Order: sequence, then C-alpha cells, then structure tokens
Amino acid sequence: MRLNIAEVAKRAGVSTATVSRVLNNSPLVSRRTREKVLEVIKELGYVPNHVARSLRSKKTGLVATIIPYSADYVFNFPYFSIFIREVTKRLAEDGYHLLLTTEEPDDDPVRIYRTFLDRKIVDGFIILDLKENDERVKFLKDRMAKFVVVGRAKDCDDLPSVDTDNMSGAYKATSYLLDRGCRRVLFINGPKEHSVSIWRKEGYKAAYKKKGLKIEKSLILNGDFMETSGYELVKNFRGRFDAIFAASDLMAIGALKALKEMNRIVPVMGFDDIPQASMVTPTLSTIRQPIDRVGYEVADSIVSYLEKGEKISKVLDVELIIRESTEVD
Amino acid sequence: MRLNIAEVAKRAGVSTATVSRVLNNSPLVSRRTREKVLEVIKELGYVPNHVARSLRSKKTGLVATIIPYSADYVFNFPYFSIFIREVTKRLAEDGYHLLLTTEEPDDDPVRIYRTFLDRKIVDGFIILDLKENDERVKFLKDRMAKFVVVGRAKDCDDLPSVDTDNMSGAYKATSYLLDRGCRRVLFINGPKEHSVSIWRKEGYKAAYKKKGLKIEKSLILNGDFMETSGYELVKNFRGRFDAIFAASDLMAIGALKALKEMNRIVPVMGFDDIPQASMVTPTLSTIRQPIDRVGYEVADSIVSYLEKGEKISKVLDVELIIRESTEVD
DNA sequence: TTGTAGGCGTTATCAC
DNA sequence: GTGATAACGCCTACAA
Repeated sequence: MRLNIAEVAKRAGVSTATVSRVLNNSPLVSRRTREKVLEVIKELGYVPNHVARSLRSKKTGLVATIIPYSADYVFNFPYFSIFIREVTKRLAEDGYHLLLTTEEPDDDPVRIYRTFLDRKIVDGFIILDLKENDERVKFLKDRMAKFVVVGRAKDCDDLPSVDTDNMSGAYKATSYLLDRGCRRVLFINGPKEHSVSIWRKEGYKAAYKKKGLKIEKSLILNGDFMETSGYELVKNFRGRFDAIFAASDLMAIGALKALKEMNRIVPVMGFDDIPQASMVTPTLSTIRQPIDRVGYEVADSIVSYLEKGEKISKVLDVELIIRESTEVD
Repeated sequence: MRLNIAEVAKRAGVSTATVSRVLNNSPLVSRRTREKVLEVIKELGYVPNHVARSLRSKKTGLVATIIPYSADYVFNFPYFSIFIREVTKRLAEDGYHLLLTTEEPDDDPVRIYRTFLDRKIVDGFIILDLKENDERVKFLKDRMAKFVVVGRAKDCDDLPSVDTDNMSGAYKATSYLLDRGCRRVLFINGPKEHSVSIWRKEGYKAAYKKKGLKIEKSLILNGDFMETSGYELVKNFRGRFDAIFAASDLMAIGALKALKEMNRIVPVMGFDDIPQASMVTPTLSTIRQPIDRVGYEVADSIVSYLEKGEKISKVLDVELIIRESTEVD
C-alpha cells in the first residue's frame, strides 16, 4: 500500500487538498479537521515526499558548494571542515541541505554550475575561493542564479557576500612587525588574482603608509598558500628582509623551515590560525579568522536570499595572535 | 515558454515518448528520428529536469554522509577533505552527488537518517565512524536502506564496507617497537566501542603474541583520537613504559608534548600520517592510511550497490612510515 | 518504430 | 472550510 497524501486523505475522510493544507499550516482548515488529519498522519507515520514537493514548488532545498579543482589548498586548509559543519548546521535550520562537490580537472570551470542549473538540481550556490573577474560569478549572474560568495571582489559589491576583514588583518600583522622595528617585511601573498590577496596587499601597504615608510615592491611575492611555496619563495629570495609576513600559516611554516636551513632568524607572521600554528616550533604568530562564523553567516545569507530575496553581506573581524615566531631577538 | 519534453516533442514533430527514448538511449528509435530529436534538443538547449526524473524513477541521485556530532575528530582529521574529494569525484562518474551534513547535538542519532529515508531525499548512505552494535546500522538495516560503511564491525560482516587494514597496521607498528627492543609499549587506543579501536587492539596483541611476549593489560588506554587526550593519558600514567603507540597522530603528538614536559624520551609511533606528522619536531613515525583510496572505494561501492545491487567490500593496505620519533636513543 | 495515456506525490486554483 | 482537478516534467506499459 502506498503511503501518500491520497491515502491519508481517504483515511481521514477528507480531500487531498485538505491534507495538504494541514501539512502546510494553512489557516483555512477547521480545528477539528486539522486534528483529525494530524491523527491519521501520526497513526500511519506519513511523511511528505520531498521530491514531489520539489517538482511542484520548483525548489529542491539544496545548496551547492563546488570546490574548484585548482583550489587544493581549500581542502588542505584544516579549518575547512569546521566551515562545512557550520554551513550545514545553519542550512538545516531552514530545511536546506548542502550538496558538496569538486570540479573536474581540465574542465570548463562553470560546467558543473551549468549542469546544476539546467537540471534544476539546486536552489542556490555558495562560492568559495573568489577571484577578481570571476568566471563563475559572471556565469551565475547571467543565469540569474542565486548565490552568495565568500570574499569580496571589487567588481561585484552588489553581491551578497561574507568575508573576513583581510585588509585589517594584513594591516595589523604588518603594523606589529613594523612596530617591532622591522623595516623590510617580506610579504608572501597568495595568488595575485584572488580577492583575499588583493585585500591583504592593501592592508600591508596601508601599514607602511601609516608609518610614513616607503613600500618596496620587490618585497611582495606571490605564493599559492601551500607550505612548499612559502619554503621556496624564501629560499630563492635574493633581496634583504628583516621579517616575514605570509598570507597563510602553511606558507609561514614553509618560510620558517627555509629560515632554519638558511640559519637565519627573523620574526615570522602567518595568517589563518590553523591548528598547526600553535603546534609547530616556534609556535606561530598569526591572524585568526573566525572560520566558524564565516560558515554560519554564508549559510544564513543564502537562506535569506532564497527565502526572502534579501541580499545580506557581512565583513567579520579578525584577531592578531602573538606567539613565539615573532618574538625572536 | 516552458522548456520541457513536450516542447521538444512538438518541435521535432514526434511524441514525448520518443523524445524520452532518445534521452534514455533506447534502441527503439530510428536513426533518423533520433538525429532529428537530438538536433531540436541542441537547438533549444533542452536539458531534462532532474527532479521530475527523480519523482518518476524514485531515485534522487543523492548519497548522504552524516557526520556524527560526537565525532569531532572526523572533522579535525586533516585528511577528511581528501576523503570527501575522492568520494564526490567517484560519485559524479555515475551522476550521483554527495549530500553532506552534520548531526545535531543532543539528538536521536538516527533522526536525520529517518528524515532522509521518510522524505526520500537520498538513495543511499555512507556511514563513517562505525561502532560495534551501531545504532545507525541497525536502523538502516531495519528500513532496508542501502548503505556502505567505512570500517568493519564484527557483528555486521554482511555489509558492503571499505576499511583500511587497522589490525595489520597496529601489528606493524607494535612489532617495529618490539623489534627495537621495547617491551612495555604504552598503547593509546581510540574509544573502546569504535570498530577501528577493536581492530587495532587485535593488531597490538598479535604483535606481542608473535614475539612470545606477555601482554600487560594496564598498558592499554583509551583516548578520543584528539591531541589533548594523548597528552593527558601520558601525563597521568603511573606505570612503567618504554615506548608509545598511539592510535592517531594527533594523540601521538600530544604524547610527545607530555614526554617533553616530563623530560623523557621514548620511541613514539602514531597512526594516520596526517600532514602534521612530517612537520612536528621530532617528525612522527606512523602508519599511513590511503585515505584517498578509502574515499574512492566507498563511493564505488555505494554506486555499485545502488546501480547493480552488488555488495562490495574491500580492505586496503596500510604502510609503516619511519621518521624521527621512533629513532631515539 | 512510434504514439497515447496514466501515474509518480504534491500543491494551487477553482468552485461550492 | 472543503473538495475536485489540473498542473509540475518525466517515463513506460500498452496499443497501433
């Protein structure tokens, strides 16, 4: 025997329309009818079929996050899992679920987005790893899709977004090093086109300006957030420097390794505050990002967008954490 | 204008049935008709609606993984992300997608499973963090749900499953320490009821037996896989020991910290080979688990189950990695 | 080889 | 307040 709305209706001696009304808390049902229907529902253990609802309502209750294939470091970022947990938790509060998937290599970066939109698999997207002139953003805008980005690109401030205050973070980090008397802070930034890199560079520069110091462009390098790139960039750097500020803890750790091999000691500052930061030797000074709140807020934002059409954007504060790596002398 | 199968049919001058046949590669379509239909499909940019298909076929193409709330360490396990990547990659090969979510705290552990089954949101499940007499397994079996477990419980060997050879791993680790002349290997196992803990304990014991040595039960402790538990267990241990084997790298790292504070040096072996293992000081000897293959195989298994009804189980080899932490003298 | 038509389970629009 | 009934978009007997 099929357990559907018709069966419930039959047993309760009402029409399917009435059952549906009860299910959707419509006020257009008398108290008595509602109670009777609820009783039957409970008795039969009836639960509405989500797919049928989706077909009717044209909403699947699914939000997709697609990890760019190039963005290995997203996965290597130990806090990624906390981010995911907070996202799914917030989504569930409104009955949404997270579809998580990865891009294929050598692939059109918007292929999966197109598939999900064409086949109407998801209601919205969360975009990670934002770049300037991001193809995905362009595509989704074009298709009038609903999405929220993590990060802020300068070319799309009309988008709902959640970001940490990368500029302020880089400013704090750099200022701290300058305050300690350092003058040539080697800045190992992330990839050039990434929105976080752009903001962090601004922060770095702002700190120099504030102190009235001249910025030396050759001190600004671009890594890929991974440990090896921090290691290599320091190892191969031919100029002078008296401190290092890396745009990720992993690169900072790589930098520390390189310094050790080169038998040099200078203050080193990271960014993120991943678990390793407090476990390596020396423990790493860094900028802590509230990754859990980023997860919560981005989920909150996409839900608001989907349910109420509200485009919410937030910038979250970051915190300077001083440990051993900057306290060398 | 709605773009659906009927519209395509109209434009191609055929019936919806024919279009459907073309879409599903039925041989019951003439070459000419097929080409014509495909042409129209291309021209209109028609793509079948996934939800409508799901309703008809009673398959959503979704596989759920639900992270137990208690299993924080799953998230703290840095390789979790690699696991997810491999899972989604393999699922996508057959058109499946991953629904990832977290349990709510203080909640019936099978609540989410029930919801997903009742509402028919997903086709199958991947179960992580398996325990003996696992409630979730019991529930899903009861409901005749399709699922694959990561791990092997002794009470359910009829389930499709993927596991690493935990027993062999623990055997290798313990044997290595015994071969070095250690006799009192403090074994910091995971939580008692976890299937991995049970297998690893077997391996530990087997190594002792093989050497004809007596097993000292007081040397076997239970932690929770996290760093602090390794630290505390060692710090508070009152017996004698001349080596440590921890069932996770994180606990091994905690143990190393405790030893350092206690001014003691003994060989320490971990389990997992997480990234930190090669970054801490001293670098950590450990048992490497092929987490990427676990991801691939578990996805492969659930797809085979869903598509062909085949229950596939696999046990994957692990590898002994010797670094500095065991080479102390 | 192709078409007709019913049904998957729900919701929304009408009437009553 | 409540009940028929027609969609939503697709697939599949069954008939032709």
